[in-house]
Amino acid sequence: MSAILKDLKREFPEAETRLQFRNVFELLIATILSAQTTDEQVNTITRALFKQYNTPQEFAGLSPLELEPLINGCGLFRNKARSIIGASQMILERFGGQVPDSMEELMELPGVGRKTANVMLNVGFGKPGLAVDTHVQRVSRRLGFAENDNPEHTELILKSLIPVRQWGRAHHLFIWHGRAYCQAKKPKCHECPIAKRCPGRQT
DNA sequence: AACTCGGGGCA
DNA sequence: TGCCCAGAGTT
Repeated sequence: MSAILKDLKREFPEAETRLQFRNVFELLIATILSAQTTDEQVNTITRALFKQYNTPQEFAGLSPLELEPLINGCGLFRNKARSIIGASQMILERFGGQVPDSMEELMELPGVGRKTANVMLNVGFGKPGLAVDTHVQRVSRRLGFAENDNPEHTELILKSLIPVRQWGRAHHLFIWHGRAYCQAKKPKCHECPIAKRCPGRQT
């Protein structure tokens, strides 16, 4: 694993989140919006959205019919609108207006599962967190680190193989690698910088 | 474990 | 036209 991370660091020296945000609440909204879509669409929508609303108080007071058109364009807009409003209300009424910074509390927020909670811990609060999304899951599977498609199990395996200080970096390296080379459909194994270390490579 | 939500992008 | 995309909740 350490050799793989070293090679990926050389390939992607600037690997980090592509989501644009100015505070943890904006990161939370952007991360909820990011489900099953691309980061570029999320950035466009988030930028426009936060020109109108900025605080949990403002989002908590919206109705779904008000918010849905504003986030249309990145899919799943009804679910995401309900999640954003519900999470804002819970942040306001239960967590004193502050986004919580523990796994347990984050996962109580509507629309926030284990992946989003880990992103908030790691990217938002600089705490230990390793988010397993579809990229991380697929890359881990092909590299032989994950033997099934249970993201929570993959998270535990990766955490056991990677020093805690590098969890965030490893998460982004796997994502960038998954986008650039290790795509789901037609992976570019012939150009892949770590193909020689990959038992799942295709010839 | 399977199903549903969903518009945009791309082959 | 068909299939996938920085997932989560329900059945």
